Amino acid sequence: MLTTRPRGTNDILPGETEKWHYVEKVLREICMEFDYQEIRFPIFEHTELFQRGVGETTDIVEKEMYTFLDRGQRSITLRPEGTASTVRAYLEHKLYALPQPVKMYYIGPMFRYERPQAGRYRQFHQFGVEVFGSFDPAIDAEVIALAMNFYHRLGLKGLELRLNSVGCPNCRPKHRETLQSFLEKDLHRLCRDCQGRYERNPLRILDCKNNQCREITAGAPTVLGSLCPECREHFEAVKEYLDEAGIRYLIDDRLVRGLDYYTKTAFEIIVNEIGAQSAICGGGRYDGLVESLGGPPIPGVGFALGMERIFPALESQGISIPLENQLDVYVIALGKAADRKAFQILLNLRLEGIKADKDYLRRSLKAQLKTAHRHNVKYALIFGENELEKGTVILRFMETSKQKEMPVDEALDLIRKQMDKKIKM
RNA sequence: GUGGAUGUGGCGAAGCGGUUAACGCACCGGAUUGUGGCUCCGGCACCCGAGGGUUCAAAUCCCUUCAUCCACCCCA
Repeated sequence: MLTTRPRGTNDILPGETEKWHYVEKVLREICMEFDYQEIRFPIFEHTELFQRGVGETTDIVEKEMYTFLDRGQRSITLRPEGTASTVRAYLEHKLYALPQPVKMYYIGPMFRYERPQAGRYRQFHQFGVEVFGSFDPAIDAEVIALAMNFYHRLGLKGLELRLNSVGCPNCRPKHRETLQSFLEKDLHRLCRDCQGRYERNPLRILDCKNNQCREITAGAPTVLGSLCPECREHFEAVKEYLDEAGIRYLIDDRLVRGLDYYTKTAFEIIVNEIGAQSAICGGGRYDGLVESLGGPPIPGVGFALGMERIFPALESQGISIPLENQLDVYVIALGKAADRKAFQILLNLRLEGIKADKDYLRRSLKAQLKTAHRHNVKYALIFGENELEKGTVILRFMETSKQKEMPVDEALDLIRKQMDKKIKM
């Protein structure tokens, strides 16, 4: 136990963190271009925020939250998603007083108590964006474009954007009723889960994977069919913006997001390479959420995407991430006195921005050269007792196995020049 | 929460009741004096996830437990 990480958590080790950095860099770049600013909110919040914000009937709240009492007997929950916190911060700091819309993004760990599986962990990382204060369908499209743009930049292919509208408090009750009366006669034939959903959230029956349920719901009335004029118009406009932007999508009138707060636009991005978890991004509009958390009636749109699901997708598509952690110089010393000198030179190289390292195990020249080789370094600087006396150093070109003894300054100059050249290329 | 698979050194992987637990990779050291990548040699598991049991004898059989993976549910 002592040396085992908690179930469903992961160590991201050296060699892997570089990949994360790259993906995060791409995300931040895009956000800058799209004019979204980062928000950082707490890892834990008052439990009530998620109960109210995510929805009492959702799986997250019912069975997946990491909830505990702190020493002051307050109920605290590790954040299972980012939207609720973003809304809370927006209200707490009265960001509605700013020019609207307010466009924000976040990136960081989320926590859900679930059985781990391919692409699903108890601590996982999400990047998400939230936009407050605009009803404009164009902002729905912008948010979707941002996500698609990101995946394209990484080089991912075969993405599928699924689009739906789940209506609003005006049209949803009507649809709910027609759906319930459609299902009523077959209620007993539905799977157990769906029988439970019938009252609580009949919309989700449409999303059930059970064969018999699918059969029963085959001709069920769709949400799209009973949208009110306003929702219909909004949906059409979102589609037009996407068409205009050349973003292809698939209408999926069965797409229901698992969280209670969605209205109108709902979307998911799917890629078939990460086991059973094919959704890499999900989001939509939540026009009622801000108000339901005690704020003014301010609309919102956003999405969240799972970082962990990106990497297996990239890998199975043979996309490698460009890494730039290449060491430039390896400094080798033989003997105590030379080692002192080598250490000083090493530090100076680094001050000049040259990536350099040395041996710290007092190993033989042979072993040190081996290490230099392993680092795939271009230059090795070799200091021995002889060179130390003469004030020289051996500059070895690892690729050609050629080397030359010269004054220390001369060798450093040579390396500097080579590095400059590299930067210019 | 349910179901299936798996658990042998850092990694991959043999062994499936009987002396000192193969092998490959990685790692470390060496092959005459201060030199890498190839080759050769050597080193690296008081122990087979943990606990208990059966047996003269278990990594190998049984039970329990834990963990990992995959799937269901649901989601990112």
